[in-house]
Amino acid sequence: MKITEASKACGLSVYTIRFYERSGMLPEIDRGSDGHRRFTPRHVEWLTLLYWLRETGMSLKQMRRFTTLAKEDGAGIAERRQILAGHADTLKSKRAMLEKCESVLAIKIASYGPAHEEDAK
Amino acid sequence: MKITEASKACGLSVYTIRFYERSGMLPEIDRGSDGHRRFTPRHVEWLTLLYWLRETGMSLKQMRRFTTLAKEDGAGIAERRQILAGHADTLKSKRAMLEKCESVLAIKIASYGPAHEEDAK
DNA sequence: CATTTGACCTAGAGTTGCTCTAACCCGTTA
DNA sequence: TAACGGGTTAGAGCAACTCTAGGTCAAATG
Repeated sequence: MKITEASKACGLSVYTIRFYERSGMLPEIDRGSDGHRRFTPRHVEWLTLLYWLRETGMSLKQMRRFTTLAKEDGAGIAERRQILAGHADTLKSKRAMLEKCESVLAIKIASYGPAHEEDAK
Repeated sequence: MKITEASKACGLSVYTIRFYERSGMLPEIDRGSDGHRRFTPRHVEWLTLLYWLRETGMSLKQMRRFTTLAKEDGAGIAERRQILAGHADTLKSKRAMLEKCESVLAIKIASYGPAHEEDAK
């Protein structure tokens, strides 16, 4: 699979995938005889996880650490679990933040007085 | 009130407050005879709203637009309401994203096998 | 009275995490 | 044959901070 297809499959832009590779956040990617990257389903699975992690605010630094552990394989499982569990915790507080903000917005919107039908058109 | 106090009250760093002022996202801020900014409770209220908007991912561009409308006052209410309502909508989908990611993480963590007591220490 | 401390000021450099451009290569297709 | 549609790299540009350097001033301290 080439980069465009991988991009569509994982949700990251081709720019971002190349950037992540340069930044050492991806496992080895083989090249075809044409010099183009060849992505396996395992790569796509990895990219998809990274997509979720970045989309929900994990830093590149942490993602790099996570990838490094995966490369070492075996020994790093405990720390990888810890990174993901820690991130899951931050997601909980992010969700609370969003809820809080939604209520702040609701109050603010209400403070503008009742909506006029005309405004919505 | 000076900048440090305002910063503590609204949640934005003093750097960010100054940056927001330079970027035209704040109403006029008066200066004391010492040249230092003087923040009123209204400023703090405004900064706090901006804090929530940025913390939940609104772009500076949109925040600038929002501030511009507030400066004009009166006529802009409809569009301001629309901006906030639109943002409230994006928060809903963000919240759905987080939930989705939380379940992705739970599956991934489970795939590492049962946690060892030793790992948690 | 002199100086040092601390809070503020500005301009501008540095950082993170992309995002895009320029210039190039290579295989197919008209 | 040349031009099109992918891919490649290096590096510039951008958003949104974040911090540093060098300065002012007011109050506290030696």
